[in-house]
Amino acid sequence: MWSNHINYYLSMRTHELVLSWIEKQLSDGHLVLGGRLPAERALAEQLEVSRTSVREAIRILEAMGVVRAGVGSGKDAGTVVIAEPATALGSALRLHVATQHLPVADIVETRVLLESWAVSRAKADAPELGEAARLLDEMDVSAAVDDFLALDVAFHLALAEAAGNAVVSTIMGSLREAIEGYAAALTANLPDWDSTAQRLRSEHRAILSAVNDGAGGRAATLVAAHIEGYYREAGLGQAPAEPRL
Amino acid sequence: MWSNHINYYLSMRTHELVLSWIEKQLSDGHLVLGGRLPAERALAEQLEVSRTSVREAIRILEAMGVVRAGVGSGKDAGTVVIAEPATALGSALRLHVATQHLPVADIVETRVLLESWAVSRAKADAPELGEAARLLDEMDVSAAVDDFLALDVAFHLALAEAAGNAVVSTIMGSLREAIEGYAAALTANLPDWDSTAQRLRSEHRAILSAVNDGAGGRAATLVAAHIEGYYREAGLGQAPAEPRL
DNA sequence: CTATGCCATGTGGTCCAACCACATCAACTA
DNA sequence: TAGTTGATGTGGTTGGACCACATGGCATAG
Repeated sequence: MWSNHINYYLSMRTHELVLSWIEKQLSDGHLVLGGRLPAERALAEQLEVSRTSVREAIRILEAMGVVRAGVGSGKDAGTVVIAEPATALGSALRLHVATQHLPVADIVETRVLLESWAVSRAKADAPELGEAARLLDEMDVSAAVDDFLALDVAFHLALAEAAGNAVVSTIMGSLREAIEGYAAALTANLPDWDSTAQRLRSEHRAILSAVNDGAGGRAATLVAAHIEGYYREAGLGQAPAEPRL
Repeated sequence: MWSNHINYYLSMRTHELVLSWIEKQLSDGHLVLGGRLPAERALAEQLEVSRTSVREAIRILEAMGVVRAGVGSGKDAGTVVIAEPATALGSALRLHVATQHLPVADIVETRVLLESWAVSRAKADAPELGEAARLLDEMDVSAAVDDFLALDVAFHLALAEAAGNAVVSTIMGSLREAIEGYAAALTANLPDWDSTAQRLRSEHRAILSAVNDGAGGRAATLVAAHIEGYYREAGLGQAPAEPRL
């Protein structure tokens, strides 16, 4: 087994070997979005490693949001290539928040920074803005807190995507995911949800109007106040975390 | 074996169970930075799962920069808790760059955004600025390109850390890591490295001076021009990727 | 001929029992 | 005392076995 040979001299573990093979297939275009990896057993035989090592590599790729594993036969079966960087970044951030090495306040501050930039950069004719408007209409008639918050997430994400920077919107999504547990808990601290929701609705409208008017600076100011105001009202930093990967 | 029971009804795989257990230990403070996880065999027995599942969970945590696995006995042995979120984010970003779903231009743009904000926020009395100045002195006498670039990375990171936002500096570091391969290749495109290096040195001095003077706005402008100018001069987007996880 | 049910097949998910390489430390020996 | 050697405990790797699941084709009943 020459893999031991390699491991010894290059200090590369077997699953890392598999990992680099797959990454090469990806960057060479032999594996594309929606494509399927060889079956675990086949891949193990092809690379002359154990199925265990193949599986460890796949676990990592799965955690990175690069593949999705599905059992059974047919369409959804096998390990297929996806592209969900936000889940990976979100999990990583949440884990490090759990270890107390990434303060929640810093995450919120970063979110304000990115989102302000995004709305100031958003083009008034971006198609995402139409979607954002539709989401606001839905929020007007949504009574349940959970529904409202879900729509709120989608709205802010659509706003961010209107700036046309995939990295910024991805990071924003993951920041949000990392503090999702906090956000939900924070809501319980609000003295009067109905009035808060009403205020959020009008703030959303004002932000979207500013973007549609091409008033990037005003939109950025409004968005910063919107986010900071919410967390301040809810009492940032008091709530417990809800651990989940 | 009740784990199968859980898996069936909650569609939670065994390694995810291990993962959530460990994450709970982290957020509850039972596992701290530098602490050691139970041995794989012991953890498997304790959680009533197989060692395989424990290992898959550990692989993920390792990829996330939360733990480090070391063989042997004594100090460096066992699986110990670390805090290296930048490596996780960097790997994830690089993987998705490899799949062509995160444009390099967007990464550079994001870096400009974060770094501009960081220097505009940096406090003039931050201890990191002294380190930054020391790095600049070293760069003055560094001839080799590789040494220069390594110092450059450290300088920009020190600058970012002076803003006091762990999330921003972490993301900045990972953005840099994700395009490290590009940056190295880009350097080869430069028409005259020596003159470029000289220009970079003076730009660095100007940036640091602005920060020390408390002129955040000027520092931000300088930093944006500094970064954008470098990538423009080197011809951003032409270089091939260097795939590695 | 049609429709229903069943099972062969292929996928990932899980577990087990070994063995290896490595690093430390204690006991033993020269 | 100094050096060697073996016991111990750690992660790393392997092969084989079995399970749950989803599909698709075949056999059979109608």
